[in-house]
Amino acid sequence: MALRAKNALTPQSDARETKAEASRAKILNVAQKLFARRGFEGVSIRELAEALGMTTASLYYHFPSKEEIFVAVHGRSLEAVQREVMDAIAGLKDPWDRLEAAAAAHSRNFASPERTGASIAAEYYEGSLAPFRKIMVPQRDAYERLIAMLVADLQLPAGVDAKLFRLQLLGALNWIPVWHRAGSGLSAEEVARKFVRHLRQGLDPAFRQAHKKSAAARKRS
Amino acid sequence: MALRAKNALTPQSDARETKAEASRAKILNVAQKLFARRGFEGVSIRELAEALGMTTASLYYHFPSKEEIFVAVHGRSLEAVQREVMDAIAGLKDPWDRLEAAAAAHSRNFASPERTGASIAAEYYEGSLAPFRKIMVPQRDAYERLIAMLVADLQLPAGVDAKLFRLQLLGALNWIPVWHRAGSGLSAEEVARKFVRHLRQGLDPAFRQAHKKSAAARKRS
DNA sequence: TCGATTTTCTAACGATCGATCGGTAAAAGT
DNA sequence: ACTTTTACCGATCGATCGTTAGAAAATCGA
Repeated sequence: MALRAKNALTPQSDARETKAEASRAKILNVAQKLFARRGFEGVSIRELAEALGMTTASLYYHFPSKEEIFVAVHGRSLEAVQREVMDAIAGLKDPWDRLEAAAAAHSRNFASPERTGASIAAEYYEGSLAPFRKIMVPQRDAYERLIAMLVADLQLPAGVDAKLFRLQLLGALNWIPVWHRAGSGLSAEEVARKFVRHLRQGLDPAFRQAHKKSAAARKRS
Repeated sequence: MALRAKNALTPQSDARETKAEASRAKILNVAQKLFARRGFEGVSIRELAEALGMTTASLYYHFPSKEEIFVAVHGRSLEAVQREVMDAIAGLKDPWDRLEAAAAAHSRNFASPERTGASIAAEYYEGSLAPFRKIMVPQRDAYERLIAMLVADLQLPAGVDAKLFRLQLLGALNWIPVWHRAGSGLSAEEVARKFVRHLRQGLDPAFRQAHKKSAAARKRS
């Protein structure tokens, strides 16, 4: 019945329960790709099962419902992008450079058809997913706090609301998969960097000065 | 059978065919609201028919398919926003003021749950709507050209791609309905204006100067 | 008021939806 | 060697999907 109900200190230690977890991961990988392309309601579980080379009944061995698959994809995607953003900003000191690197990592995760894409927006839809918003919103909040922290470090000029600034940037980034096609012109990451720079030129008082006197003296802690 | 197959110079001149057109308009109004909230695949024609107080068969008297209803909503919405944008910029001379007014009109049309909302994005989905993209894309192109014209008038600094700038702004605007809720804080139009101003402060060289010496001397042709 | 046309209805079609049933072969546990 | 658990499958459930045929009702010119 339940997939994980055994005692924590079971004798057979290590390589156990790998089969089910491998299947689960494979399901999530394929589901992520399909949901990103056609949305939650645009993908049937038969379609997903066929893409996986299994039957729908097998899917329901690993997940109790279609919605739970989506929630798992949603959570895994947000954990991945959070990890990649933290890696991307690790070595950088300047807050605008950190935001730019974060934006690039964000787009690398969400703007590709291989990745989550539009599914991150689907949580706002009404319908059968609505009861799961109380699971998905906290999943997203942790990532949102990370971005909000990066924005807070910018020391935006008075009169510019940090929340509005964040929503403007993330909106522009999240819309990239709608129009961007791989191979034509700039990559999604490059686009994301340009978006940050467009805003930076306006909202960072120091940037304009530094950029006007070429670009030499930039090396502080 | 066909709704409009009669000769152009029919005797009974004026107030004819009003009934069918009124039903058509009513269908499109309600469909627009539902599609905006739940997307194309999230709305069933039974749901739409019930919201209209009619049966599904009556729907099929006025439209040949669900997809055609969506295409009609799509086209009508884009015509409406194009008209409102043109009205909004009519009296304005400064190109950044014109863009700001256009952004406000854009958001008024797309950011409300009463209006089109997310449906404008659904055209990019695969699925049963895909064959209709060759109808919807030209519908959208006319509006896109209007915005592109407004952006071209900005005389953006070298190194800033006009197309990328447009996509950044429209992305941020189109994402507003995802997070914005009526009644809480700023209206969607006010948010749109702030977004333009965030970008303006960076990309319009004259703006910073004019804003630094308070805001008095702004009245040219 | 009659006959024709326009509009809406009842009833149902086949297809597909998410989900569940009982069963089974192989592996793990004892 | 025997039992239990794991991981999957074939078959099918009731519900709902978009759509349609044909009859009833509403509307209208005459």
